[in-house]
Amino acid sequence: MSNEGGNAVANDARAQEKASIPDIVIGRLPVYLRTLRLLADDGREVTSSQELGEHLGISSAQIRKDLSHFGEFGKQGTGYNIEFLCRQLQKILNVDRIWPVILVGAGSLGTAIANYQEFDSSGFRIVAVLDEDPQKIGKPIGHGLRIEEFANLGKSVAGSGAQIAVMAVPAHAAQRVANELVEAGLNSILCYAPITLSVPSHVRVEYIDPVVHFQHMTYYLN
Amino acid sequence: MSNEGGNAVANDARAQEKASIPDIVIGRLPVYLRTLRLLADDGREVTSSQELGEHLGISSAQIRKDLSHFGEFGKQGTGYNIEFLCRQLQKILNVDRIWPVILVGAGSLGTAIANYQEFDSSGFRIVAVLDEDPQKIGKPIGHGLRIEEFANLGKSVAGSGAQIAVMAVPAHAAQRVANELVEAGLNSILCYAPITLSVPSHVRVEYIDPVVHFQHMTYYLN
DNA sequence: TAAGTTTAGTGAATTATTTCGCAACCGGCT
DNA sequence: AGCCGGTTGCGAAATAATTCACTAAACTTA
Ligand SMILES: NC(=O)c1ccc[n+]([C@@H]2O[C@H](COP(=O)([O-])OP(=O)(O)OC[C@H]3O[C@@H](n4cnc5c(N)ncnc54)[C@H](O)[C@@H]3O)[C@@H](O)[C@H]2O)c1
Ligand SMILES: NC(=O)c1ccc[n+]([C@@H]2O[C@H](COP(=O)([O-])OP(=O)(O)OC[C@H]3O[C@@H](n4cnc5c(N)ncnc54)[C@H](O)[C@@H]3O)[C@@H](O)[C@H]2O)c1
Repeated sequence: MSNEGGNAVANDARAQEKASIPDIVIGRLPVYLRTLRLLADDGREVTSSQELGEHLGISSAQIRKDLSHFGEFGKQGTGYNIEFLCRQLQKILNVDRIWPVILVGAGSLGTAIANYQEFDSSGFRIVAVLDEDPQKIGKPIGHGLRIEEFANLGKSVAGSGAQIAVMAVPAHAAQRVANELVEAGLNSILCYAPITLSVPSHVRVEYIDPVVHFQHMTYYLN
Repeated sequence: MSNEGGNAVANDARAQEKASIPDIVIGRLPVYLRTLRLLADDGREVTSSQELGEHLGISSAQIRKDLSHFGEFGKQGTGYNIEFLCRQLQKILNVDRIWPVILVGAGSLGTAIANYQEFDSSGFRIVAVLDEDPQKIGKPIGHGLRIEEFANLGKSVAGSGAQIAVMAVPAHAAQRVANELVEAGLNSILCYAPITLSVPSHVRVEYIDPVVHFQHMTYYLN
């Protein structure tokens, strides 16, 4: 159908299907969004499922099918308006707002994360950096933050309304820290420690472990 | 699916089916391995698909089915010998050896990566850290390394036999760097830049982008 | 205007992945 | 030895995900 007008009803209806949209589809949307942003930065105004697919190494049909879960965002014969599709994806992913994030662990990796510009420009604002090392408490980190003691967790969560935490603590401390994060009311954890966490089912955990990627790669090598 | 033919000639026959084992299965093996290692560190000697599955939040059937692609590693009524299964998985994943790795980008993240102990203890040895910033060349980084100029890439690859690179460079430089890595003969790239790279089909790229994870999470939040 | 080209959206077909269910087996116990 | 609880490996069934293939629409060109 059309772009800017006329699909509000379709969207609402589809929004209710939220629970039934495959998680694997959701997982691709951020990648689409990232790619669209790059195209927009390049000054491009429209793109097609085919062009996107070539960029990403996936089929155009998959992109169209994925998007079709949420509404009709393109125009036959033309493709997708990039700005419009970005906005729609942001709305779908709930990234049309600022999300406060708590960072735990101010070591080597934690410092890199705290400095990482891209979080802020994607709407993820690190509002507190917590560590348990007394030597580090009070030291400045990131952009205008200071390392706080981990015991401040409750106050930081309450004060910011954060639901999301990033864990950059050693593996041996990770489960304990996760327990406290859950206790403090957080429901989404991005874990850099090479360990699988045990959390209640209302808490979502995602993992980043470069060794897993390496080992996946070496399977195909000799 | 994968198992054509009978299963009489177990291991050798299965090894040849390598190309046909689903990539998604391969992707889980490192996680199994990581978990088994933790159990081993705990002093445990045997485990079962059920226990592993509970740890990882997946079904025991999936674990058994995944492993069955490669051979028979367990014992009915008992389960799996942890040390034995670790060794088998290491062999399958080709991590029963040392893999030299080239790191490109000695910024905030690159420094954290260079310091990261886990790589070495998993058999991934960073043999060179390259950067293009003249100010950084020659500075020590990681354990006994010095930052080298990016132009040294060819020499580093040749000297180490590295096939794997980690990219921790800004997004705007990433495609250019990737081209050079491919040119230099590398065939596996772990990319931290938030961008999808275009590479020849013989090169495997995996991506780590925390923003993608955050955005995946926020879909489920309000 | 009309013909030709491009592309979205989508039901149907295909392919991939996960789960089920059970025979075979192991080890311990009586 | 024979039984029993526990567990694997795996074919078959059930689900899930992707791709195909086609219709309708929108633009382009003459
Ligand atoms: N450095 C990397 O490149 C890298 C890459 C991937 C994953 N990781 C993982 O990320 C985690 C952090 O790595 P790192 O290199 O920054 O380690 P690090 O030792 O430099 O930093 C860990 C920090 O966590 C703090 N900490 C420890 N226990 C804590 C607790 N209970 N509560 C709060 N803070 C606590 C320590 O004081 C320290 O500041 C590790 O699990 C590591 O495996 C690191
Ligand atoms: N810091 C983080 O936590 C984090 C997390 C995830 C992803 N990333 C991504 O990782 C990358 C690096 O992040 P960072 O925070 O370390 O940035 P940074 O700016 O601190 O470091 C980038 C380094 O790359 C070097 N570089 C630039 N162009 C180069 C080239 N052509 N060849 C060789 N070296 C070159 C720079 O000199 C610099 O040392 C970025 O793409 C970033 O988006 C960072």
